[in-house]
Amino acid sequence: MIKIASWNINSVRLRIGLVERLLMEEAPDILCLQEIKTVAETFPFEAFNALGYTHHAVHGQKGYHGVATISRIPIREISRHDWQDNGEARHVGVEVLGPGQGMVLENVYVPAGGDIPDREENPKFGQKLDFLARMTRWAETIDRPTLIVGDFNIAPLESDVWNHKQLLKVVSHTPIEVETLQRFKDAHGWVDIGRELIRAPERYYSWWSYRAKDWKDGDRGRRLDHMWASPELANQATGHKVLEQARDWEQPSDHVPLITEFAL
DNA sequence: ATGGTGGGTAGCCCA
Repeated sequence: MIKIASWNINSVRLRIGLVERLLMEEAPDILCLQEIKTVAETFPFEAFNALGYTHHAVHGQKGYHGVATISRIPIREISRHDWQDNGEARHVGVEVLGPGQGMVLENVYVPAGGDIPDREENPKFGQKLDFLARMTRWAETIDRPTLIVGDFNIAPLESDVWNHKQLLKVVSHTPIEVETLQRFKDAHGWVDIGRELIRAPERYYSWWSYRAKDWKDGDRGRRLDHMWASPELANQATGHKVLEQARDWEQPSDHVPLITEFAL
């Protein structure tokens, strides 16, 4: 069995205590973090080592973005894709060398895309779509069992948002984003593990804005975080959960962790 | 219709 977690932590240095709590309470074998907001030089390796997570692949950036894959079983970094070609740290790929050997684990942080869902008015929105298009071309070439996890910054299904109609023009749930993400899905035949085990139309959110007095009030969440697997790997997924309670931890991230277990 | 909050870093960007 192998247990893999993914979490947009929104500053790993500020929230290292929450990360430690997750590792102690859930004991995943591998943790994929997004938005670490730091470079490797100032990454809190000691905290991870002390808990037995001695294998690291850190693709960091000062102040913004950044991803890290941390493991207690051996991993080997194999790629750092820059799907925007602008130097932002938004991906790291590893292969798993211990139990679960043969699996490739891709950790990605898709650009949020700004506020206006229009390429002309808002270049960031175009960059988000272009990032996904390049990721799609990459996905066509995958020839090994792969799990891609992270903050995709898109909630594709109606039941992935608190109000479908109200969010149709809100970046993260616009039809053009959903279609672009669908093309990525079709390029490899990805299986959406979260939705295999928490089937639509059941409510499923992984993010709640900071801009609310009480995040529970109205439950205005969105499913921005995902774990998608190659078909043969998806067949071996035995459990999946969303740690909603982490949104209530002291000084929380606006995202909560996702965890999937595989019988490997 | 609007602005609301949070993190990082150094006078704003990004989410």
